Amino acid sequence: MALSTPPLFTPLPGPALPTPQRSPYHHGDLPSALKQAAVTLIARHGVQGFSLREAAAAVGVSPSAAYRHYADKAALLGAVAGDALAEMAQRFTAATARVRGRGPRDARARFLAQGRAYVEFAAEHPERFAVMFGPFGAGSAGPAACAGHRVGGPFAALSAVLDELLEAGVIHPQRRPGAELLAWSAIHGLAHLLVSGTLELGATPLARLVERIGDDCLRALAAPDDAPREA
Amino acid sequence: MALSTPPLFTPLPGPALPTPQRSPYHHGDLPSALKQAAVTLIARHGVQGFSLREAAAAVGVSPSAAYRHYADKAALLGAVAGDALAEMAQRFTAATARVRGRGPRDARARFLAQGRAYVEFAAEHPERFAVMFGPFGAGSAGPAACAGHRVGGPFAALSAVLDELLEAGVIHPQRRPGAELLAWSAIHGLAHLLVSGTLELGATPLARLVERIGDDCLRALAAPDDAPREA
DNA sequence: TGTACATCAGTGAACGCGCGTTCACTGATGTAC
DNA sequence: TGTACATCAGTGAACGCGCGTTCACTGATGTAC
Repeated sequence: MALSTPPLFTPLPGPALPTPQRSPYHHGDLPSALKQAAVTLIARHGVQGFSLREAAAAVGVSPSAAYRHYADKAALLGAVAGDALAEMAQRFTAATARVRGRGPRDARARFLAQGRAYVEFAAEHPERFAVMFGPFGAGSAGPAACAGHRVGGPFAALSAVLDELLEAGVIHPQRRPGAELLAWSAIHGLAHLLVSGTLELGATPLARLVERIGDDCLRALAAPDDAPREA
Repeated sequence: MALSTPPLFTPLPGPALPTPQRSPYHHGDLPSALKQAAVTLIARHGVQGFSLREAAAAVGVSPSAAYRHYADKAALLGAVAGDALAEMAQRFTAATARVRGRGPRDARARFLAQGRAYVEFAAEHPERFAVMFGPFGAGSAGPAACAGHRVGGPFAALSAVLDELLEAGVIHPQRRPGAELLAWSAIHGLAHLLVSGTLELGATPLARLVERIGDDCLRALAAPDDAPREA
């Protein structure tokens, strides 16, 4: 009886890379295939170690083919950043839409859902999150830097929910102006501390942390400026 | 009369680079000269574009000389990250020490001073801040990741001030556990949004933003868990 | 339905480059006697 | 005070490599007649 012992382990394959299949001369959708490969490779080697050539190879295409669709490497990374921002915005909208009703509890729930969406996106796609805020992200767009976040982006959605909270009486009128700053900073800080590996959640579920921080923000925004601050 | 018009502008020199002076065979302190050059170069081209060779050249030394002091490129960047963390910690201590007294106002002032120190470090040294939280920073140290921040680091100092605030009655006992999370997230988020170019302060002075966010945090921590949250 | 042709999306070889790292070496330094 | 020698901190040439980008090209596609 011929024995062939199957391997007990197959080596870790890592996240699936679009398998290099060169079947058709014309690739179906090379631009997005390249973006997808970029995300996978960045997850693997960091933005540092990302190369256009490797992305092309992963897709099964010659390096120069990429230049048919992107002016250069930076343009590809910019597209990755743009996609990430768009998906984040979409998740924001979806999270908000899922909660109906106009009471204070609903407004609060929508606010927390947004926070969860933000941090969960970061946790699920740390590499895309990093690119978003890296040198090829929104910040590189010059003076109109945060435009991508503002117009129709996460920032706009946050503003809308804060308005609701104001209407619902959850936050105090005096504290509404600039309330975005606190909420965005707190949630973004949590996300970035996690993504950068600086902060580690032990057993605590991520959603719990977000809720805690979100609640804290609302508590801060509920009190008028002169409210007694000392317990 | 011979006219020689002096240039109206001298081109922006950028931050001073340690001038390559090869005078002595033995460099005074090559390790820190390399770190310094690294910081300057990273400020110029980003961590992405940083190379050991260029740092060596900036210091006026052959590329291989660096290997006498650092195992490899990553080790040098790790040293840069470590230095940044150390300086941040030192600034924290200094900021805290500057405020004397044990009343609630003093504790609050110390808390805000720490926040200012954090964000100001980020604003003054965005490249070092980025390296600190980048792939060569604290987060890369594995499971004991945030140890650098905890033991004797900024995190420890923050905890101490929160204890003071508790004692002084500024924050509510119920809300003390885990209060670091809110404060660190909020301040770190502000710092990172600024450094990444996502958020832009208009005319608002940086210190004003920090104070606002710090105050918000304290407001949130002042109320007991069941405090009325709706204004 | 069939052919000519413009357009599009790839190929693959080549370019010059700067990189991280190694190696055998040499100049400077300081210590023992 | 002077010399021998171990140690330290540099040099500089070389390695192999993968990178971004270009170029002249060719195969596939679709449209006009």
